[in-house]
Amino acid sequence: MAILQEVASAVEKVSVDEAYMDLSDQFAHLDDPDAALTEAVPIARQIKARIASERNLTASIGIGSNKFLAKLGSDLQKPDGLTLIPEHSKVAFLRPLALRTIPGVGPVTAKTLEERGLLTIGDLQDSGVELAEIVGSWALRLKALSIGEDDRELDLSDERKSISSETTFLEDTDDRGALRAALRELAADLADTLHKHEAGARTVHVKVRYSDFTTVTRQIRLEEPLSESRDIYRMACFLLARDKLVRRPLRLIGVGASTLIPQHTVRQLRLPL
DNA sequence: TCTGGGGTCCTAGGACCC
DNA sequence: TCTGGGGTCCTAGGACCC
Repeated sequence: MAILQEVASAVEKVSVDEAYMDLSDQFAHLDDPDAALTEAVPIARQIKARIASERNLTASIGIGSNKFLAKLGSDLQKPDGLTLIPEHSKVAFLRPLALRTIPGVGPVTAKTLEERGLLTIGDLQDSGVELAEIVGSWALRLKALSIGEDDRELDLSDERKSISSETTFLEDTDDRGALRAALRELAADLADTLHKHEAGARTVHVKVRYSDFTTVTRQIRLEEPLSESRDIYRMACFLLARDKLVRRPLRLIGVGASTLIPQHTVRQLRLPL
């Protein structure tokens, strides 16, 4: 990420190992979009070389006129790839690709689309099918993606919306002592992250998973934000007890926090008693 | 393909308000 | 007291991503 920051001012960090860079202002003088994309190739090579020499890692880069095409390109030749998707031929380029290659189309959506006879991005381009019935509010955007259009801006904000911590047991358990101990640890972990982000949580949630993999969550919205480990632990216990979630052995237990409120207060210290 | 851990976004229903 | 229309907030679950 540090290397990327040196190359472009606009870097959107998507995850620990993925980011978007907007280089368009460096090529604003070119009126042919494909000329601009081509100019970006040496920069991409340079980034890959620096990551290789300074970090000893490979990286895959996609170059395109928008986030969707760039992401697609980066996925195409995975380890150590560099793929440019030309602007003038993007529609034809996309045609043969499977729908699953579109970020956001997962197993479920792919299956529903397949049942309507849609297998490739080309099928989507040609289709007159009422997409809204399948993908709801995403229909218009999906149709646009199929012809390589995507007007999303880079999201430069780095605000966390939720924080959570969970653990899977070696063996399913309903032992109250063991569960309490696990929960206390998770709550401490959560409080730690909360303090790092200087945030308090107005929503606390618990998550449990049973032997058959069914997963249940319960959450509660508070008037005042919480940030201390003990308070989070207590709320989690309350939720578990209120809805009697531990009547069967658990395979997983977790706690989480959302509706994060900035809190620049100093952590409350405990008196050594 | 299933499983782990950490996230985001969307949907749908219910409570509540004017 | 019941019914209309519009809106917000909260909750639970699901799809998806890395």
